[in-house]
Amino acid sequence: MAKPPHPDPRRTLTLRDVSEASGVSEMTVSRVLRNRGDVSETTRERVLEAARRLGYVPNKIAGALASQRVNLVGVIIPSLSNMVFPEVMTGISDVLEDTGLQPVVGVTNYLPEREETVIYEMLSWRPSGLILAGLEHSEASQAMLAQAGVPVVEIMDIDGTPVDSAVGISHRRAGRKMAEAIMAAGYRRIAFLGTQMPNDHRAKKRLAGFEEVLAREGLQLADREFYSGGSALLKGREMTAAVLKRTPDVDFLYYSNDMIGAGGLLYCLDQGIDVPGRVGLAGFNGVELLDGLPRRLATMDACRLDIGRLSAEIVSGKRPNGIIGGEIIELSPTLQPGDTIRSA
Amino acid sequence: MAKPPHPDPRRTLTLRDVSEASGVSEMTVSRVLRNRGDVSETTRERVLEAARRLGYVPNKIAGALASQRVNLVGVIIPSLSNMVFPEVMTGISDVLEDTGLQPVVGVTNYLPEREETVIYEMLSWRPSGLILAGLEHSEASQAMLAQAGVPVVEIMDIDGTPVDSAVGISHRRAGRKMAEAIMAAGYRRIAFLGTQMPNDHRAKKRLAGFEEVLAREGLQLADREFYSGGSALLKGREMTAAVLKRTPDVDFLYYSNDMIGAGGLLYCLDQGIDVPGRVGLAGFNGVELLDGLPRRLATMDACRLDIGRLSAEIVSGKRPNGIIGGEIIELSPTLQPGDTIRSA
DNA sequence: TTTGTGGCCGTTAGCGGTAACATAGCAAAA
DNA sequence: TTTTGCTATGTTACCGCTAACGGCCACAAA
Repeated sequence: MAKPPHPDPRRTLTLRDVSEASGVSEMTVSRVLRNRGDVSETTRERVLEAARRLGYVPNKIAGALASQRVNLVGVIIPSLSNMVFPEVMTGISDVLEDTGLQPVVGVTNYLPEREETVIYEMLSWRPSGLILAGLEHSEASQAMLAQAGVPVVEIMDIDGTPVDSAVGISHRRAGRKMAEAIMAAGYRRIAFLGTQMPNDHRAKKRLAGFEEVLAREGLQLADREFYSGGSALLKGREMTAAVLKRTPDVDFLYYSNDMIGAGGLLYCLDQGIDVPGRVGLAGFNGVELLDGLPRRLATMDACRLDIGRLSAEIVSGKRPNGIIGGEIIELSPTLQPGDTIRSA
Repeated sequence: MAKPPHPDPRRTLTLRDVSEASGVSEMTVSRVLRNRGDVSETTRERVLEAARRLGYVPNKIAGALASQRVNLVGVIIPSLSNMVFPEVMTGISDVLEDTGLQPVVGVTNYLPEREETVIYEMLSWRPSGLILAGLEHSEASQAMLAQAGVPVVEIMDIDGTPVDSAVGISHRRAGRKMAEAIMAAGYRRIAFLGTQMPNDHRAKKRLAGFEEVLAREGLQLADREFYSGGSALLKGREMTAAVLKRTPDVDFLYYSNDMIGAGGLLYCLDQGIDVPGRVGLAGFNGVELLDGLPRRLATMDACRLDIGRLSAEIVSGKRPNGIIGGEIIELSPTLQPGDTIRSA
């Protein structure tokens, strides 16, 4: 542990230190450091030099308190390991980059109580906006969001009533769309494989939409299988094996996400099962992982990048039209038929 | 947009509001809300009730400024989409959970300048600690870290000199270890496939260690191939195809990460290439994805969970021994031979 | 009665910045 | 010369909360 290379080892620096070192008032230093107000070129130089020399780092806590402005946007998502949220984050960061706003993420692990505390924590930092996944929140959460006094954007899903704004797709409709494609291709004995989903409302909605269409044709799911935890790819294999064993006459496997779908696909190929002849397969999400698989899994793109971008535009007040809040943007997921649905 | 369900729609609430609503001083409210100091049970109840009723959310900005304590830990990583950092984050969160500390992540995209500004931003919030990936930082970054006055833990890598503490593995040694296993299995015409790595120092170190061992045996890499961007799985396929075509006599493919390794594995299996007889394969990281592949790719676990945990223990002052700083913890990655290295 | 003693609660003085306003200095306009 | 109008800088009053300390009261011990 080398000792700090600068003078005054202990106490952390304040504006006053810079002000004394450069012979001007704290206010002038503040102005220089924020590029605000008029400062002569010579004093500006002098102040910057002093700040650099001392290694001064402004205290945003104090700044935020004084100015009543916090350049933070809270982003609350269920999980990071999901592969879906990193892309949303990318969209958000892209847009926020040149607004001076900074995303701060919180993770809920799909737990409503956890979400509640994360929202509380976030709001206690008085961010300039909040982006959070899903439309389903505890009553207390809803109340906090409504009170927040800043833009709140609920993302991913639009089947429901947002507190303020919403950007997403209709998962119900996505489920329907996929079912229609599958039916059109002539499959009839269809199984669903997905996560145990007490709190994955979006997966639930997709399944509901999916079953709706089946019902219209007088059909119902031939089988269903759920999992939780573990390697999704492996689970996909195992579940697929289980379903094919239990219900040998299924001719289609609809997965609630691409990862388990990919596992199922690998399993079928391993087993020499004719895909999409003997069984068809489809997933959901459009993860780029699929590009590397031996065959392209049918899937549906969830518009994650756009969702990120648009939500960031809303919280940062960048929406072209001057809408202030309460905007609801529905994106349309596109079906990517891949090679695992036979052409009708 | 429903109107807020609570009174006083505009102005955001302060301690004063709660204090007036409950007929005690702001200080007492503060004490109740923080569970600090003595307050009678009856006033405690009364205050809590008022706070709940009003929907009061404390202002941590003000609290932090007044108390000079910020319950935030900055975590600075190169990328989220990596599959490796989510697991580190999990380890960190696990430990921080019951310390009152909260992680705040910043992403650098492997750009040193970006890292510099992220560090600056982080420090301007005066966090109680900083965890950041890697030992290589710009000079300005190093200076800021040294000045920070809070615990700084550099993670993932220990081949170098940390500013303060470090937790990680020796990537150089990991590369050596893998090379030794490969040599021991009798492979001799070895190719390396990895990311273009101007700033991935760890991959670079692994490769250096790897080549060191080859050199000891009078060997050198038979071929090498680099990529950047795109679907790692797909790139793995493409690169593998390219290498096998260009250098048909290679008998081993060493990948810089598991994702491209998995792509390579899938490609070889597709092509009916005998693995591990004709060519052996190995990756790095131990991602759980591998569990679902048709064959288990040889890899080396990077101890990500432990790295996360230990770094969090250090910043939170939870290390069992009372070491204050400057601790360096080297973890030992374990080789997982899988099914893609023939047994010697 | 006096003197602790401890529980409960209020007062005061900041924390480190910034908004808003005041002011000094000086050149151009009257 | 005086007035006006800038520009560059300083002053003051907070922002919302908490540390530190002080006061008051009831009750026990001396």
